[in-house]
Amino acid sequence: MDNLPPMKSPTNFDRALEVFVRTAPWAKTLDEATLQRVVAQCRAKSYAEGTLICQRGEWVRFWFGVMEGMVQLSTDTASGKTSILAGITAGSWFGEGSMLKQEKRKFDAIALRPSIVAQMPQKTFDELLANNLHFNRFLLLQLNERLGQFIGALESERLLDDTGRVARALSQLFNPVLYPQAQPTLQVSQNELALLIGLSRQKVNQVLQSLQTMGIVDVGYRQITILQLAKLKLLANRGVE
DNA sequence: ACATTAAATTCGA
DNA sequence: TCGAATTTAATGT
Repeated sequence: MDNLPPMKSPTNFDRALEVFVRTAPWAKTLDEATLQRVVAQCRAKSYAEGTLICQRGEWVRFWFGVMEGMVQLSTDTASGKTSILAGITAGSWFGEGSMLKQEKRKFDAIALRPSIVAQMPQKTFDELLANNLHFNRFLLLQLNERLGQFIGALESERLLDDTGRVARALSQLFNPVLYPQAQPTLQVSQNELALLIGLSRQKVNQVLQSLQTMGIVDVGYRQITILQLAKLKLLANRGVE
């Protein structure tokens, strides 16, 4: 315990939350009064690496936005293996499925990195849903993109070789709708990527090496930089579409 | 599975 | 508080 990273003063923390909410992609057409109310009702929490943000089976009353860091949505099998279903990077929101259906969470959400996560209460979420057209459009678009990604993952498992599967997983993290703030450098270990894709770490390493030789990515310690996203997407789509 | 290398932590001044 | 020594974690084959 705890030498927490130098705690930001509450004011800075709140300030960051306010900026994050105001610049969120779903907030574009909210009037000032509504914005202020939404900001007041949201909270930001920080999580140490590896800690649980919410657990499968839990009733969750919040919609989550990743302000900093990275979150994995995953399930653990009885035999103790984890499968990462999605990696959520800074700038994107998750958990709308459980909000809309009023159901228990289907997955664990775990901080993959030290993270700061914004929480919007169910009540606020419902109000926006009832009153704001742009908010509805945003959710519809986001759900559609996620559906596309999961179908894509299924396709790639059946139709693509290992290179294609790695390429797909990487380029998915650059989906402009789901990851509006994506940076070219991802802070992800090869092991984490392997869990996300469902390949062995060794295989992922081999593929990354070859992608690096092709000049498509740059591989570093615990990080991957995408140099040619267009080529990556080309590899990700071979055999599909 | 094993060897190498990067990063994090401990320890002694 | 600095840096060398040790341990732990990630990468490469």
